[in-house]
Amino acid sequence: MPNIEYTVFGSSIVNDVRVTVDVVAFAIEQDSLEVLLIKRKYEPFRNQWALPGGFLASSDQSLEEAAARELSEETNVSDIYLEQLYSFGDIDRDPRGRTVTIAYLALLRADEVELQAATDASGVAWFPVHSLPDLAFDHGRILDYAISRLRYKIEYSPCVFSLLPESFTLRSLQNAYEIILGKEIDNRNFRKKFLGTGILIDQDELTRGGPHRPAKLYKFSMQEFSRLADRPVFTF
Amino acid sequence: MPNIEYTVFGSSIVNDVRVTVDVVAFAIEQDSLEVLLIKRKYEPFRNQWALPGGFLASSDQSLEEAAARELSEETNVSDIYLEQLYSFGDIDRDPRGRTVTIAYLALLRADEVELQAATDASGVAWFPVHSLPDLAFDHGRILDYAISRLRYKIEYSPCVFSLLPESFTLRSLQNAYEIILGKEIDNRNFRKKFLGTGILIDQDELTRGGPHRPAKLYKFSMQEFSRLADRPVFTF
DNA sequence: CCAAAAGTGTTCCCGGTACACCCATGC
DNA sequence: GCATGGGTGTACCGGGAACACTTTTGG
Repeated sequence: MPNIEYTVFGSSIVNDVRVTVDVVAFAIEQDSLEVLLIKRKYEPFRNQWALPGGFLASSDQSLEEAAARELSEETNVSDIYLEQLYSFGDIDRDPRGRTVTIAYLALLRADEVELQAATDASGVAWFPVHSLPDLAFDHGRILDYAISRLRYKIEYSPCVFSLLPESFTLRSLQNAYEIILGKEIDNRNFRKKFLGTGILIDQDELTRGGPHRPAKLYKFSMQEFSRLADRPVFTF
Repeated sequence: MPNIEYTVFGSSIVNDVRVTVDVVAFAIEQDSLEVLLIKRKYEPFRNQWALPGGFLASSDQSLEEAAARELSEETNVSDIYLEQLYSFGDIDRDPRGRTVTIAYLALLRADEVELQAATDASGVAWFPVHSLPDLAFDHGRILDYAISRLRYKIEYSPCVFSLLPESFTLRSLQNAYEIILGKEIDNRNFRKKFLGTGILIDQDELTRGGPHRPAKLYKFSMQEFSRLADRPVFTF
């Protein structure tokens, strides 16, 4: 691998680092948490599944904009929940040479997404996080990190609502928690707690057409949420 | 600013991105939280204060190793608390050209640190976070981010103990919390809570030489801490 | 009328918070 | 003996956790 010398930065500096942005995009489909993967069209890891991502472009005003761009190359969505996760830069994570990637977490509403493979991918698909193919690069590790972050955030931030449609039932909200946390939740306490916070607004509307008793629809109120305080372990 | 074409990465890619690592190193000195700054020897921002940092080197096995290296160029410390904070990559954050920096948080024990300016710095010093000079680049923003992260972490992780000497009094522990959180804490509740966790081990030893009643010395037990559970807002 | 999911209340317990006084030492 | 910081206990309150039955609809 060649080292390239130049003097842009005042003194002569050896540059052999690339910067990429990768996106871990989650959605909830039926009864599982799914992640968006693309099938690589080019080497390395040709024909393997990987996280959507790519090189930081000079047209990107910010890292977040780059992540949004990468995501919109594979889907029709824009204006979604996007949060920087972590940067990975171990020396051997890309066989082509030193590459630092900034990983982003994206939360999508399954019903609003249409997939479309970008030019550097031969396929795009959702995979349930519990039955995944082998991923390219260190993307398996990045995905694990994203899952633990999501589990963590769902307990103190209102990020679940980015995974649900605008209007949702308490049951579908509880499902989201159960799927992500991987455990059952007492539904009486769950309802009491959420309704008690005041962050759910009753839409005075019921689900229709189901085989059973219709459920009330709610909407999330960011305004009400921002009134709440969080309470960590060592609070004084 | 030139674009440099090369073919290391299979297809021809335009590369004009640099990667740096910056370190926000905190220590507690007397009654304030202090941050380590260096005085820049070269342009841009020559003679301005900045966070210690520099380009990712090809000898760095990982980003964390790079951060540790940058820090050890200014101090005699190694083997310290180091945690990746966030990556900053806005297009205009460095006047020389596109630069992505991965910021790290370091927590040091004031009594173990000796300062020594690195070759790219004409000075190195501790500054209280509440009376700072103007910082180079977007380092002011990075520092703000680090402070909010520290405030946050101190409430649910045992990171304070990285700022204190091995043996410390309950008062000095409480001081650390009060300095970082910027508020007074009821000392009865503080002691009850910390002693109740079982993570503090009584050293059967007292401070000596002070003008007043001697205080017990304690040590932090990581083992005991790992038994505890955290309790976020939306816990079920 | 049956199956399936929606919806609801009470009790117990623990941890958080507020609050005031005695103790040990150096000078 | 006094000034200064070290050290302790109690009562109240609110939120979390456990727990079982009724209601509404479609078929």
